[in-house]
Amino acid sequence: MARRAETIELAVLGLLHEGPMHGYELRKRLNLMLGWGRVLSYGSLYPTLKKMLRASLIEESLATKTPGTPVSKRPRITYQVTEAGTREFERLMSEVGPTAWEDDNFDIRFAFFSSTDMEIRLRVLEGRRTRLQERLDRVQTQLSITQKEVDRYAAELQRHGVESVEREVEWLSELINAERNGTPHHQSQTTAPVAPPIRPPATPAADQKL
Amino acid sequence: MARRAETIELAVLGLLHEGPMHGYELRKRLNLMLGWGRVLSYGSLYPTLKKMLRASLIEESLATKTPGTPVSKRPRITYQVTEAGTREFERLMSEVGPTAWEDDNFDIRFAFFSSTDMEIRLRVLEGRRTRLQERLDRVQTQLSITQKEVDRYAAELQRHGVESVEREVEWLSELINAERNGTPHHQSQTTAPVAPPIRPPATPAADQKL
DNA sequence: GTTAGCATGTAAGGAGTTACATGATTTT
DNA sequence: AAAATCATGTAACTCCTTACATGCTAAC
Repeated sequence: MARRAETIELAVLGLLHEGPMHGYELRKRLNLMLGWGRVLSYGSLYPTLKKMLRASLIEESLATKTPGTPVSKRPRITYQVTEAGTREFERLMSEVGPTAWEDDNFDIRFAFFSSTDMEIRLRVLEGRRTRLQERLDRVQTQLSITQKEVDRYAAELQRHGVESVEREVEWLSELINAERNGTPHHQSQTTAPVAPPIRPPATPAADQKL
Repeated sequence: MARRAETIELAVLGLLHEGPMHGYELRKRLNLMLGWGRVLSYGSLYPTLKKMLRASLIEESLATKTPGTPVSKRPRITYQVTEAGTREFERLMSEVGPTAWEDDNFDIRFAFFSSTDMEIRLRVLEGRRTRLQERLDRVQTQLSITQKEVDRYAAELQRHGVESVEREVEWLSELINAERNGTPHHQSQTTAPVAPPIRPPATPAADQKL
């Protein structure tokens, strides 16, 4: 993954706006946030924090948590954003352009959407949607020109991929509508509420659902 | 992305089983196959091919395409699998275990499922499903213990993530069923056929669809 | 004749994971 | 008291992307 360093910085700044945190916790929150695929390693997070310290985007304060003990040899370090960090966060969040709607970047930006204007939100959402549609088009045209005997499984993989992206486009469309109407999203479910985390142990009949 | 080198090798071996190809074409096919996210760069593909040549997994043959011209200075190189390559491919494809059902690896393995026994296919599909369910569980439990005031957008992102993974679990379940019944998959559509690639230009009303 | 796409490569560099190393605190 | 988990780091290494460099071939 190319430009993730920037993404991590943005995420750290965003999370620290919720209050001071130390590295370990930061990592957990981060992994919960975008941890659907890879998880962030310490070897990646701590150097980033150091870098951000040097850039004065964040400050550290050694927490003397337990008042009895005389300050441990290995102190917990709590980080907080500086003013410069806040400004940088705002700058990054109001960026519109490819960096905002690429796969990784989009997720993190979306998670902190509350910190931006609707105008920006709409532009990012629409940018993302356009990007996905371009992907769909590219695949569809390439499939139509190639058209050689397709393997069953390869074809099924394609189909599933297209379906997933199409669904994400629909999701974005809903969000865009919600933004325009000022509607808080997903109060009205279109699909049946996905209440109990479906778990077919070995004999799943989960297909008739829809 | 950590172990992609192996993945590329597997993909190359698989694709070359469909017939000889040169690097450029290989790259195009590869990007169409797993190109939903990142695209594979030449700087990654050609060194891999060289490496595979050295390992005798593939062979090159300089195509003297146009019989008139005396062999161009820059010849097209066509690659084909060797016997060793075929064996390696079969070995890799019959691997069951984490490497088989991690995000990247799974896709490529699935695409070449025709080259394996049903037994292996089932094990890989089930392994993948279990992996995804673990992810769901982890997130769900972590959400239940954290339970602090969640931001609207962060929550929506979570919800969407969970929904996507749940849907992939359902997809896998269908495939597993199909394997067990010997049914060719997705002849019977459960959702309406996704015929025209929905494209809401600026005023999308694509929500009422379902 | 010139733009666009086909085709093959290499070198430098960045980004991040793995593995290692250490120690504190909480739970069982 | 052991095991798990919290907590902080570093160094080496791998993988891959970016950018560059070259040249052919088809279309406009």
